[in-house]
Amino acid sequence: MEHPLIRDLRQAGYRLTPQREAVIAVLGETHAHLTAPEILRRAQEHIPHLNKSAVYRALDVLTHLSLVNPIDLGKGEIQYELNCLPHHHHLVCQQCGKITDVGESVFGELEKILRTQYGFAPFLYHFAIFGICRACQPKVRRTRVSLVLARCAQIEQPLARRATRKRARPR
Amino acid sequence: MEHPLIRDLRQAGYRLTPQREAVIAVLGETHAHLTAPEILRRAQEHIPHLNKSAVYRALDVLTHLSLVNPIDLGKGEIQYELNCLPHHHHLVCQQCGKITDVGESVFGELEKILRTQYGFAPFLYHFAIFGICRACQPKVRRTRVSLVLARCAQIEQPLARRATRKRARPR
DNA sequence: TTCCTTATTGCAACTAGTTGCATCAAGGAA
DNA sequence: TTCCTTGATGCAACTAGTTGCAATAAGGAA
Repeated sequence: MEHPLIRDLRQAGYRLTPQREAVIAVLGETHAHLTAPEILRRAQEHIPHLNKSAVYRALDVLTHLSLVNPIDLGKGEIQYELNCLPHHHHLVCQQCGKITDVGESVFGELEKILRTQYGFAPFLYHFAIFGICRACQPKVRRTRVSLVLARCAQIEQPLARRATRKRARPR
Repeated sequence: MEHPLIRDLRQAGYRLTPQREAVIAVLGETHAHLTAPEILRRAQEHIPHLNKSAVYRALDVLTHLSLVNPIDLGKGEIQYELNCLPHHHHLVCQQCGKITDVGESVFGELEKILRTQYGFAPFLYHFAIFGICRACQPKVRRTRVSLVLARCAQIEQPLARRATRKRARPR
């Protein structure tokens, strides 16, 4: 009996290559989220001269088929995992970096609104929400968050002129 | 009177340099979302030999101060904009690429849950949600979305073994 | 099993983004 | 105004990710 993930790949008209199998195997061997370079490194233990293009292209295909989830935790890198239940989400504190896992229920209302008002079927498998955690809120409140809303109304016009003046200065 | 955005920069202990002003000016001159290379290109019209490191570092600082929003629309690139009201969000169809703007109200319930249950203050300024739009749902339903949930329970163990067998094959 | 079509790979050359370090200059103090 | 501290820049070398193209091989047909 063929593995369902590979069956889906074929059903969608893609070929099963050793390179793709290696990528799937690496993701299937762990519960961790792996970056593309890490997947490449591990897959090269299976296929020593595996090229990075093949890995990136395999991840593209698998992501498009929703067989793999790309996860962006705001560290400037994408992590990948097999698309398994139960889905969970991350609250990423931009002050201290702490990551809190939350279940999928928090998105219940949002999903309902998107489906009914916009006819949009969201993929809410694995989501990162950035913000400030409870512990950091006291420190942060004075320095920046409170300023954000107050600032917004005034931004655009005066700024370009200031910069123009400055850059004329000799260096 | 100093521009509020520059005042915030100084208040947070950062220096105002011509390079940072150029980045802010470029973002202030447009309502479009710009990528880092595009910001670099435009800022070089102000400061010809501006180095890309300075631009990336300026965007980092401004993002950390919540003066600038990084926006990831799933195209493999980050776009930047000044953090202005009104905030809006994007529904990105992973089938046809269509992007639909939605107001901030759709996040009302989510924000309430995160604040009350987790004490987490989310930055929901500019958010991309991936999924399938109304028009694409009929085509997609047969091929993949319906498979995802059914597949998840069965994934891990059998796969590594299959790949191991395959890779032993001579090339 | 062999052949054939064409999807996929490897490669090379590219763009995007990061980092350590020596040099420079912002801006506060005197 | 001049000096000084130290944060910011430029540079170079690096890692990450993309793309076009020729060569290869998956897998269906005969």
